[in-house]
Amino acid sequence: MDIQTCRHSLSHVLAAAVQQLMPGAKLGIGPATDEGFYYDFLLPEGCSFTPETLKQIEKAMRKLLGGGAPFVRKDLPVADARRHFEAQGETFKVELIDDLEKDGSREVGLYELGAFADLCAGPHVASAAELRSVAFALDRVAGAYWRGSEKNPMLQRIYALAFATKEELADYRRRREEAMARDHRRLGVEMELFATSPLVGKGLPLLLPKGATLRRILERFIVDEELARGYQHVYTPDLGRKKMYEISGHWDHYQTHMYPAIAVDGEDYVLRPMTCPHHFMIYAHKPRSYRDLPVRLAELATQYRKEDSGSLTGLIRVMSFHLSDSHILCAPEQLRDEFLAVVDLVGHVMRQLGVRDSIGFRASLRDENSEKYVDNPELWDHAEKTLIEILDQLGVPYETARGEAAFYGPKLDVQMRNVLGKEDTVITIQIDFALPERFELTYVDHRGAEQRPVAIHRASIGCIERTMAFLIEHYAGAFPSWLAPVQARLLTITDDQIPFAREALAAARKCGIRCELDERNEKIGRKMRDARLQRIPYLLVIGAREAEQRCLTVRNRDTGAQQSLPLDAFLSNLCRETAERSLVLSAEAPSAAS
RNA sequence: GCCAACGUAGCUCAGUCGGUAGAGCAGCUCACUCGUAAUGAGCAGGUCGUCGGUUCGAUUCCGACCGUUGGCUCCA
Repeated sequence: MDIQTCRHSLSHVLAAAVQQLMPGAKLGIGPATDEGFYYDFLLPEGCSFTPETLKQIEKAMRKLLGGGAPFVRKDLPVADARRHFEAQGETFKVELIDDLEKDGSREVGLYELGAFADLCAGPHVASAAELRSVAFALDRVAGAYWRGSEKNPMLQRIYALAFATKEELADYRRRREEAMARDHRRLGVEMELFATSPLVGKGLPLLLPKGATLRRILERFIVDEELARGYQHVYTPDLGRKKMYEISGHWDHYQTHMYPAIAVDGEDYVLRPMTCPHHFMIYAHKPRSYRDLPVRLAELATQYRKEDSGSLTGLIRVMSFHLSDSHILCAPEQLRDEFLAVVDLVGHVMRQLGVRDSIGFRASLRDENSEKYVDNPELWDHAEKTLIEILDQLGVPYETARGEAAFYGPKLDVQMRNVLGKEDTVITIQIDFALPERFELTYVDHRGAEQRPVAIHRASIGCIERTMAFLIEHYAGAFPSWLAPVQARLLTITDDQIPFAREALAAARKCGIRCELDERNEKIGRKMRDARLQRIPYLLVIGAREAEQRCLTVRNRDTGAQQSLPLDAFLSNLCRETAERSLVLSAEAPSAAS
């Protein structure tokens, strides 16, 4: 039997069991998911699902399966079905029936399982007996708004896992365990990359020296890359007058993500949620000629966005972050080439980081029925049409998402999945005809006439914090050497080697290698273990022989290969590997030296 | 923000059906000077997240708050 059908049928069994144990629990909906199923309930006052009740519910479910009652389909006229569910007090089901009727249904499907009946289109297995072989387990409880809207009551959702075989279930659980082991929050603590403090506040992570190193590597990389591509880097303040954000439209359309205004000498200032107005003011500080365009202003900008506290997670969702931001102001006829150049930059960055194959594209358009967007339908149509044309020209596969646009324009989002399968945007490229108009930005064309530039808002390496989180998870902490906060660690066998080891450390640091020395009075096995837990790319063992010959025994983290190399040879190998941003470790190989 | 669970030493966790707590690792000291995933011994470390309430007595029960986690909503 098809596993999705089994999962869905099991959700009915779950609902039946819950109503047995908790009379008065109202039913929401209970679909199958990719790894099992869930069912939503509104519990009677004072009731909640605890680990113990989940156990009882699971037991009751197995009993129902043992009973082997058939799933019986009945098609009822809408009025009869409504009467049935009204009598049961199932107000959510009544609401669903009302909607079905509105959509033109005259009859609705009902599935009975013993005394339990649920509104359902089906299909289902023939009887509960068929589900006995399915490996399932109630997994966790979660809150979920009825029909996904925060205006509706919050229901209790039980998520369950269900697979055709025990082996598949065990395999899924094992994979989830492994995923949790590479969760950036866990590795962030183990590898001393970042920390949080309740006193500093939630969503405000502290980058420890090693996390700061990773951030500095990414920042230096991206700034150099952008400068090479014709960007001009600027610095602008984190604060700006509220009035500026009223003109931009942020105050009207984005205020839920902005912190309250700060009154200073009778003037309101806000912490910026975005950098665009500041950059536009740089553009506007002098008259611009068509000869100046495109103007590509870039900044590693600190931004502040107020978030629902429940959504803050590690480095992925924070309250203050640093975006590799840029605003490109160009003539309309330059838009396509500029956009393509940004996509090229993003592709380059993703390849250099080694994550090109882990990303997906999403065209985020406006939702015409929503009021969160600036009101100018012609501009929107033009901008969205342009975006789609460019994407089709690019020939990359992409999804389309309505209602995901920025308030001022459509965007191309680069999506990345985190280790637990959750998708987030790492990079976004947006087309904006609206804000240049609001700020009355102009340039003079070759005939001397004033024209309106178009803006591209874009990130290149994304928000540094979030990108770091994805990199940590992608590599499970085992970074390529150019990204590793610590590239090599010297390990001495006995105290006798400390002088040479210190010399080697100084030499490594002098040529820019991020190197540490473990000169503790510990056995080499212990030093190895500690270094490997830190996922350091190269372990450099120095014993009596090495000190004597001024060489290192180099161990490659990824291959386990071991080589004795003269100190200078290894340092130059690693310097070159770093400069090349190699994704493969090979600095221990003598052939690499030339 | 909403729903739920959780919060005991730096970390991972045990424990107290109400009489103020223990282990491993990490840290410090000493010994060992050792060749590829944990050397041994000793010492120190906690107003049991915070603040209130109930109680003769609260880490334990209740409430509020803070924080963490999983969802929902929202988003870089």
